[in-house]
Amino acid sequence: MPRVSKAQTELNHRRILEVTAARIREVGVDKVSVPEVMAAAGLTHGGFYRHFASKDDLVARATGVAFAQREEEYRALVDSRGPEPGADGETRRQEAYRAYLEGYVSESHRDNPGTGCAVAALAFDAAHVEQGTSDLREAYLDGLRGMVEGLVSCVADDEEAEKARQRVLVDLATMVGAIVLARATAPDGLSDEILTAVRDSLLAAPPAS
Amino acid sequence: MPRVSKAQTELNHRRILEVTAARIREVGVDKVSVPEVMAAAGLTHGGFYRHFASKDDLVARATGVAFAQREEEYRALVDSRGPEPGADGETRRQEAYRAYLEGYVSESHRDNPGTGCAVAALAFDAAHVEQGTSDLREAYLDGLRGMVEGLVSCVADDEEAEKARQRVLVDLATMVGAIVLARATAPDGLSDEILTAVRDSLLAAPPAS
DNA sequence: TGTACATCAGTGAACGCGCGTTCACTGATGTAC
DNA sequence: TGTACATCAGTGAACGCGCGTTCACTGATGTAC
Repeated sequence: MPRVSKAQTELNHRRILEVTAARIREVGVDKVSVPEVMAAAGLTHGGFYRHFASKDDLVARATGVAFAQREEEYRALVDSRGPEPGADGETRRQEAYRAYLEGYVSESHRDNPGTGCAVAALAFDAAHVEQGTSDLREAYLDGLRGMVEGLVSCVADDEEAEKARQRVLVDLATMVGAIVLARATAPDGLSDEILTAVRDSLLAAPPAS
Repeated sequence: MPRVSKAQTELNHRRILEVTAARIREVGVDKVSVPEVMAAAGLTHGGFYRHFASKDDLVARATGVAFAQREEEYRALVDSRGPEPGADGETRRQEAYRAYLEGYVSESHRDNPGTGCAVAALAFDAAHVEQGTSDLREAYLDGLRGMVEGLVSCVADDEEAEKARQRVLVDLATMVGAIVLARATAPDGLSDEILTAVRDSLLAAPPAS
């Protein structure tokens, strides 16, 4: 059934991207193949190059999609904290920050990398890709920068911006390290132990020191 | 030149393991090939299966070698703090702990994964390997457990063991997260920024709270 | 100690496989009139 | 609105490649006497 409608074409395009965005977070870039994602999107592999210039191109764009999905979830989390209540807006943002940390360093996030944070899931692929060959690095950096900025805007802005940024970078390293280690050790008991220790430590810290 | 001496055989065996231990930390398990490591060890690929049952077998053993190398370095670091000075032994251990953190969260460690920590370098490979197929997971868990125990024995043992262990797990997550993120973002300025923020934070914390 | 010979570490060609990518082809879609 | 036709999304066979692995072969090593 060749030559589908424009609407169907765009739907297929999005499906390929979404399938890839999930799979690369689940098993890594190298273990995801073009035939696999095309089949998962209900297509054969031959038509792939009508959508993307190469596998590297697909992976870079799918990385962008993965970051966008997470950002959307994050905004929903902030909004679910209720409407901006004037002077209490600051507290609300801090609560969202703590709720985000708690959800991040969780068994659920560990066990569902396909819908999880791309910063944690794609860090090794971003590091190992040879420079110049792929745009994955660039997409990863953009996504990470956006995430840092989003978190910085949540920790109290009455302290100096520089301090807030440092706090976010340290928290982020701790969260990412916890998820990476928890995934590497699951289903051993050490995996849960790491998550519990890190969660307790992050939530015990003052919301904005 | 077939049939080399027993001594040469053992030397070749060690060389294959050491080359692999470095390469899997540098580029990841999937990007290291049997022909590549055999050539790097000065051999052709055909003789590989006289040394190892499979690539998975090699990778699992090389992981053990990588952990052993790091443990040796770590012991040397502790010893370089001078001889056990009676009542000051505790302080000495704490100093070694802090020195270890400082060396871990460094530009040098980030830029030299081949001689660096296997916990950080192999976390994704350990997570993505399918269970039952490989012993990499097991080797990784063993190595990580040994590292945790080593670090726990360095933080003050006058506090409860459970608290010390939690402290070590959180510090470890932070260190690993910092290196993983720094490698994913290098050579961008954000990479140095992450290392600096995490190093400052870890070293500012009380040596044993 | 010296000789005869079995062992087996290493060689290099070959295998089957799945990968990323290419291409001639198809036929419904979308457009021009 | 209806017809004629060019476009191009999708198909499926095919390509070259490097991978992990196998195997017949080699000949110095190590051993048995």
